[in-house]
Amino acid sequence: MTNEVQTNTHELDEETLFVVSQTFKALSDPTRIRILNLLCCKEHSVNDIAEELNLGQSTVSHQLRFLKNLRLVKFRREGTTLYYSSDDDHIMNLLHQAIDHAKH
Amino acid sequence: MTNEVQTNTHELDEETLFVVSQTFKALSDPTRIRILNLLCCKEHSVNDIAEELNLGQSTVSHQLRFLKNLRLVKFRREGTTLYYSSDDDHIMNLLHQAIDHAKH
DNA sequence: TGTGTATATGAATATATTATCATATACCGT
DNA sequence: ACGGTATATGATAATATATTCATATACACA
Repeated sequence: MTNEVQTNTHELDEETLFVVSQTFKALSDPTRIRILNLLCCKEHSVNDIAEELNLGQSTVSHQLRFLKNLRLVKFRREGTTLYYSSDDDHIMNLLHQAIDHAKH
Repeated sequence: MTNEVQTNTHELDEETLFVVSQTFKALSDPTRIRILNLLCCKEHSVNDIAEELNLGQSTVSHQLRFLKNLRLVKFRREGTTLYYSSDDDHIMNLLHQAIDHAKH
């Protein structure tokens, strides 16, 4: 309560606002939702993901980078293959809540 | 299991995918997050929101329309003034989970 | 070292989103 | 009906986003 600029006590600080919006942005794209939904239970290689979801390899790689930057997924290497899996149970939980909610 | 085109049983159907992505899109913008966070506890008029959050009247009105289309907010009229309030406890709950999560 | 396979990256394009400005509409009191 | 206030709307411009294509990198194995 010392250096506050805001009038409104209930206001969110800049950083929280940024993190929250970024997190939801990650979940706001159909392609990313499909990828996360696939990775939720089981790890998959990049090519696996592309084939299972009918997406280009490049598209998948770009989106995985996005998700990795937000630490929503992680990967392990095995030879030339990278196996991706989900890495944030809490956000994965939010996603599934929303999916259940959407299915009425 | 009758008319399925998909190979992958775990895949989400088009409509669910659309609803979920739209819902998260609503929560992916800092301005909308601030508005929803403000409306969570108490109803506010459009001008109230604009003043409290330091936003243009037009900006607030546009975003409220967006949120209203998704039924995340509702309003009641009193003379020329419209009082908006949140209208989806479940999604509001998701938002606050994410906010708590973001604050570590 | 050279070839093949898996993945990442950069550029370009198409599309979507956001805020702003100007203006329209809706309601109220006189 | 008129003036004033609250809100909505439409057009525009700036920015962000997603996909695609071409190419680069990384690793394995002969």
